[in-house]
Amino acid sequence: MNLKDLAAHLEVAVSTVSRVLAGRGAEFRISAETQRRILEAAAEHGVRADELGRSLRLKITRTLGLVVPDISNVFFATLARAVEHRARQAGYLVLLADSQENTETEAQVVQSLLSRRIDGLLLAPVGGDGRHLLPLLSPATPVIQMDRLISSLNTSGVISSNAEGAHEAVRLLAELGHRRIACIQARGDSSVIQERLRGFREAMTELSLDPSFVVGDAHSQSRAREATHALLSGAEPPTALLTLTNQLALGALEAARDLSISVPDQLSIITFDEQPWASLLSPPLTTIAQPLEEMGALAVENLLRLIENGGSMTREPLGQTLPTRLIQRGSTARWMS
Amino acid sequence: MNLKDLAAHLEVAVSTVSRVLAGRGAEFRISAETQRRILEAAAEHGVRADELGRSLRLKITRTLGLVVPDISNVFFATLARAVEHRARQAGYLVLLADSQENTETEAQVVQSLLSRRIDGLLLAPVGGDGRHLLPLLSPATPVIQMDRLISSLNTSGVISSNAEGAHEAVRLLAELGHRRIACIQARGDSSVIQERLRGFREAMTELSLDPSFVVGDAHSQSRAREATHALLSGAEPPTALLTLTNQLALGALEAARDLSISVPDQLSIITFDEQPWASLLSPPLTTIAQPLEEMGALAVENLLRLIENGGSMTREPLGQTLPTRLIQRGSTARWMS
DNA sequence: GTGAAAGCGCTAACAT
DNA sequence: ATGTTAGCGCTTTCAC
Repeated sequence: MNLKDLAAHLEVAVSTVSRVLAGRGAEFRISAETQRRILEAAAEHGVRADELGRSLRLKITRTLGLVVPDISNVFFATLARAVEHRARQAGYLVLLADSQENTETEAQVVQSLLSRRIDGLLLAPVGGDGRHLLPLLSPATPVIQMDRLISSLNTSGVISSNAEGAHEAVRLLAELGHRRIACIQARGDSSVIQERLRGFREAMTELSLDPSFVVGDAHSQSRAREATHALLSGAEPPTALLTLTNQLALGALEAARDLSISVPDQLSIITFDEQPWASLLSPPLTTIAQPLEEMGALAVENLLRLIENGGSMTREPLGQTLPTRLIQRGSTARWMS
Repeated sequence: MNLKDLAAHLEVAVSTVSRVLAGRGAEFRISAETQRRILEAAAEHGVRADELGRSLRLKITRTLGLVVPDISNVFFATLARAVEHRARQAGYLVLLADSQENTETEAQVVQSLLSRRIDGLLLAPVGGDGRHLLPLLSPATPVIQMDRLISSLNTSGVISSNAEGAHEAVRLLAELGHRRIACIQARGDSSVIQERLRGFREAMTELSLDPSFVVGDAHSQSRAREATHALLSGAEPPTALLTLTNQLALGALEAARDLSISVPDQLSIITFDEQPWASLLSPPLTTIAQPLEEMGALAVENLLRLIENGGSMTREPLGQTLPTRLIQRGSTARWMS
């Protein structure tokens, strides 16, 4: 049953029903009696204005698109929860798409979402140079990037302070007395890794330590294990490690176990990415946590503002950065030289 | 730019453009030349039939609703990924809603999704008796439940073999020589917990062991820790535990650590719910894994079949059950009495 | 082979 | 204080 049927049933005009159900009865001076009849009948039959017709007419869908590289990853799942909650609070629903860490899929789902006329897009991009997305996104399309940032897309974004997080980690290790601090990195193509690496190098330089003490080249746990293994069996092994992602940390932990190197007595480890199980490992991991809740909520808020402004970016900063938080646990300890 | 604009631009009728873009040019005997012109111009301007107008006209949205209690939970996040992939394969997008383990929110989001005219609903219900959902779901609404099952909703569902999983776990422990096997449960209101409990009791009875060796009353890790603590410090402590959820397992592990009881030497532990970090704990956890990928894909397939049949359930079984898998790791060992 | 027109459900502009 | 009508973008029936 829709507004038209209800109107026929009550022998009033559809427009009257529409106005009353939109809560604008007073505004149009609909008589109290008519309002009551309409409201009652609507409640009785469970009638609500159909969003589809409404969307077509108003040219808004009250729907946001959310594209993440892997929704089964706790990081993005938590981000998605924050996004969904904040969006629903504002009366929006979320169309979810998983790009499977694949730029082609990403382009495809973005196009699907756009042809559904989403009001705005929240994108945690896979990476790359953005050439696959540029032709799809008109400058008028409201888009906010999250976590990673592709500058060529020329949209604003919400990220966390990756460089500063690395800074803080190095500072902590130095305060604990460490001098030989190594960094286990992944491939350097994403803005996230690049920023973390930059932070590491800067901090090391500031402390007059060796900023080139960086190994690793892949995202995988097994490669991190190999790289760390080589590092620790070398001539002058580090006394502390900063791993740039959680998977790398696990690889590093494995390598330490392989070589019977005790953490944190013989080796301190700090890693990016807080995970629910970080505190359950032995030793519990010291991590650099990202403010996922705030990131998601803020991204939605920025996007809604963009939508209200008709999609036009009003020369805002090209990336709002939220602070990371260092969570000190058992994998870091003072170094007695 | 839409079909109408394109038609005007090419000086043909909208209907012609619609037919060609729908790939039905041949069917309507549109001349090769006209087809070529339309296709070319469409590609050039990136024109695709707008889904909104299409949906209104065809009364289908090619959109499925997915409602889960907590998308940040790895379990549901993995399920969501499977659902999204399978749905997109079939040309559907997914509207995601998080019910926050709250029946009121659940009812609200289901209504929102329905007013968006989703073609079908995938629901991992919060629980309860379903009274909050019944008035919203007409018998014609295609719905498939996942993971948990509320029978009053009278829809079919895809779940995993919770009772059989518990059976298998008990059997393994018995084979390892355990006789005093305890079960750490949560609140018993969800079908999932009830089934697992039933499996435990049946298996214990079959083996002539004590089926009433069950403790615990809450979902939380801390309560499980307390319950296990009491259990292990008691007069006749168990030599093996079956915990019904992962959080309970973590609490149990904590309790064992508190009391310096070595796992698995002095206590074996098996738990429901495989998690990505299960193998990284020390000892690595023996788990009962649920086939999340299959569950998600199968739920989508069932839902699509329901949609094709116009929503009418053709007297199918009220619950398709997928087998769980026991993953044996280091937390279980032979008991030397 | 192609076009014109109706109608999906809604809201807003324009009548009364 | 309420009704009539146009039109959002599409597909399909009917027409030629």
